[in-house]
Amino acid sequence: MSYDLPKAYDFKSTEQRLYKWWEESGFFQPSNDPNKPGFDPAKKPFVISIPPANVTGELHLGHAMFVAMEDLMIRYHRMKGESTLWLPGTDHAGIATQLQVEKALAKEGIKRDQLGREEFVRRTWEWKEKYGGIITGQIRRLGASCDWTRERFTLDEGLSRAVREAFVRLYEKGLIYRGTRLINWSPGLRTAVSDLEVEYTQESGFLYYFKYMLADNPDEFIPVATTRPETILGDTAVTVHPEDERYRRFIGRKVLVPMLGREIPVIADDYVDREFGTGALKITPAHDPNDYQIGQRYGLEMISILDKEARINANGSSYAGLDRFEARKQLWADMKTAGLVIKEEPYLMNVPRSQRGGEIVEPMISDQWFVAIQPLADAALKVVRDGDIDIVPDRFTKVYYNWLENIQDWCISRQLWWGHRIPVWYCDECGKMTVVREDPSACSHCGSSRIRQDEDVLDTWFSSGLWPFSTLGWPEETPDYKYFYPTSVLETGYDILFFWVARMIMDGLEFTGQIPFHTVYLHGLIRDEHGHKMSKTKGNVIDPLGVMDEMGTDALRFTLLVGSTPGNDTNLSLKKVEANRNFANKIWNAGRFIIGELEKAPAAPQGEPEWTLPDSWIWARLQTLIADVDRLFGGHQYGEAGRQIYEFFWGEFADWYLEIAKQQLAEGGDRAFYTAQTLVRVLDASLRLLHPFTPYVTEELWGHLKRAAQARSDQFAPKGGWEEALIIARWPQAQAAEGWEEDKVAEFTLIQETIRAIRNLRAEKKVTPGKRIPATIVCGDRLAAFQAQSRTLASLAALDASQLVLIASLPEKPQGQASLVVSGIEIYLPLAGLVDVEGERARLQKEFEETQSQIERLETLLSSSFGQRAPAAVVEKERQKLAAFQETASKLKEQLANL
RNA sequence: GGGCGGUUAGCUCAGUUGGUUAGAGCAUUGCGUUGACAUCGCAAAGGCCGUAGGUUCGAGUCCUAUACCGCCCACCA
Repeated sequence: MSYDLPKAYDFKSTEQRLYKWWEESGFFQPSNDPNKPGFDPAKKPFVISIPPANVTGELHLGHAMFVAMEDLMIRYHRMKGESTLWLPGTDHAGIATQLQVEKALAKEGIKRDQLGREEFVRRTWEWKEKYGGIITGQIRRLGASCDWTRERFTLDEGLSRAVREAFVRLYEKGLIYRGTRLINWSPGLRTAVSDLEVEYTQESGFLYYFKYMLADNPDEFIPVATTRPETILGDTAVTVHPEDERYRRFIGRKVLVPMLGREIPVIADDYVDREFGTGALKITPAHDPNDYQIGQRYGLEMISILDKEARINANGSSYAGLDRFEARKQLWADMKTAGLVIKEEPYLMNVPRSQRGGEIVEPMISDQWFVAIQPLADAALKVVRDGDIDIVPDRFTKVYYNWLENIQDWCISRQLWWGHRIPVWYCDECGKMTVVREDPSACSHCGSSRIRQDEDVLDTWFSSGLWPFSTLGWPEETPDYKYFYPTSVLETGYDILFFWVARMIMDGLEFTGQIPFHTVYLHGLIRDEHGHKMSKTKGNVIDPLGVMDEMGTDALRFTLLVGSTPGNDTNLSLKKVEANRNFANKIWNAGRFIIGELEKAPAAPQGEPEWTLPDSWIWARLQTLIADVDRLFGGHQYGEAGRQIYEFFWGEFADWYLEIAKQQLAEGGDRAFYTAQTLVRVLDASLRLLHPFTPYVTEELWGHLKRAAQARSDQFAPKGGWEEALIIARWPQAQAAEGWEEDKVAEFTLIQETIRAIRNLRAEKKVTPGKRIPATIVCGDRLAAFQAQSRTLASLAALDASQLVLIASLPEKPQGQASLVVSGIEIYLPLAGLVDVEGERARLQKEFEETQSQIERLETLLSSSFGQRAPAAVVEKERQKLAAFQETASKLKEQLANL
């Protein structure tokens, strides 16, 4: 059987086929499954819970990033032989999904209120069934080796039970309470949102100055400034600084609310900044967080002036019914007429906007459910402080502390329809609340059946916080929960450290008594190639699906993985993806060549193998690489590991060893066999190392390699034989050093330098490429190594092998030839037409001067205190360099004299 | 206001226990194609490692200050 592999790697015909095969073969499922016979509880598993994607979402680069990163970790641990579980799933994403469905309904001219709650929820489920599979299909395309048999959805029956359990437990502990508080209200969505869901944007507005007339004297007023004049309608005090001479006389008196004529007190508080505005502050406790605090302190009345859609309510008297911005205009105009306006000036202010809808959020007094977060936060702080959870990169630890140390109670109720309904029932009979795990039929206090459930649903993140254990069966002690929990690594973008990660840690500790994972790995955000945030309006969005269509999944994955460092944003450009598509193709073609040679290689010889210098070199380099990759993976430096593998594969294996192997194969016999064997072994190991980065091309090629090798003989099999698939193949292990490695690498490096120097000179002298030229190489005590490699030398430097002279010393230097010195090795090349003696002299002179300056630098260095103070080994290294430069310099001098 | 990150080749970025000639990809320049690969090869050019101090025998790497860019948290009406 002979392989006729296509000339270029064809990812289109590969990816889907391999994914299907992997999945159907059960490779994505843990090798040690607690639900299957032969389960060994002593084996430690490696587990990642996927960050659940929005069920109606579309794949973007953020998904591509976390899938690539997590799949890398999962595949690595799987290949290391660990029982590995990557649990996938989706999030119902309350607000986002409801918005999408409402938008779709709006196209049909339907409003959600017309449908009613039940029908709306039914339609949303329909929507979920229809579109919910899209995102998971797209995640599959990225090669995600998730165990789809364990896929979960946050509104699943099981997860809903976990949510109930969590809510009731917190309630019973007194950590969930219902309260009337100032919260952020999103008028368009008609729901409360948490502090985290509000974003502040700097926008230009006005600072409005006006008069607060004294109630007891129509000629006196306090000047006040505000950015939101409409809130005047809800003012219940004016505050001045107690030591402000300007306003001292007003303290304790009453002022009149403009247009409404309500009398409100003037109070003193040192919260007021005398420098800002007029130094007098109006207080609207019902519509401003700071005013709320002051209001609480002084027991001020709270007057809400807005309804749920941010229209002025009855408290706004004649302004009732007006939209908040309309009211602002109207009221200001009326105040102007009434002579209460002083001035308005342009002002740059921070406007709170809803993260989802983008509309301006209003602080409002409202009845909501809260989690008393302090006890949970304290526990979550402790585990990170104690080092039980490691945050990578480390600097986010501080961010995490800072947030938890200043955390406010979490508003968990949302006035939406799509989500987990709050498990609280109110009794119309006795007025008490029933909070239970199972839907009750009667009030738990008076037994009345006249009960109704709370209308609100829970914040989406309430269920997300339970994700690492709710997905494993909690609150049941299922086999999965017992074996896979706590999970290992939580990998996600740093932008949801607070939203999600912190809450999982709090919830994990609270509900399971354990940390939910021991490591948090945070990746950065993906930006465009100039570091700008991708957005539809800017038109700089890169669609990962398009990129995969064009260049293949491996290219995209490798780019994301290698182009990033933990916690830092990554600028992605298609140029980079293209370069990595080329890399995939490079892998393919190197493999294609090796497979072809493997088929032609002679039979395995008897006796001890004989390795050439290049064989030894590439093998030693491979061992170093394997050790380095393991070290880097251990330190979560996946990008650097990928770069090193890339560099090894392309820069050393393909560029050098493969070229040399062609020579060695041409020699035939044992040499050809051992060369083929080396090629196969290094390729096999490289494919294993690369597999977590570029799973498709490596699996495909490895399959071909395996079949071709099996068709030949077992001599080409890796130690331990060929596994069923690369995805479950053993991770390479570095061989212990045997002592020869350093010398062989140094020897080979010298040959490489010699070849480069000759190539360089040829290019400079414009020798016809490929034209064989004679050469004399004087290599002194290193003669043996050069003799052994003469064919390699001749071939790679395009020398005429029959006229190549290798000699330990030369009594008389050749005349009129181009000459080189490399680490003390002299090279003479009788280049035809080399008449330009002056040019040659100039070149050698320049070379000599450069060498001389290196000598001077090193001499100065060694005679400085470096010579005495630096470690002996470091000094010795520099001494050797100096000796080499001196040798080179003296030989260059001879050559100059010879010209 | 508090905190964090970045500043290295024309562009985009690596460079993790400080070791003395700073790397890659892309772009540029020159040469090259019947035999793994033009999604390629060979070579060239390109860098006071933001600035100023300090520690050290030695600093892109550690410390301090500073400038510019970006981000997060807080949210002075």
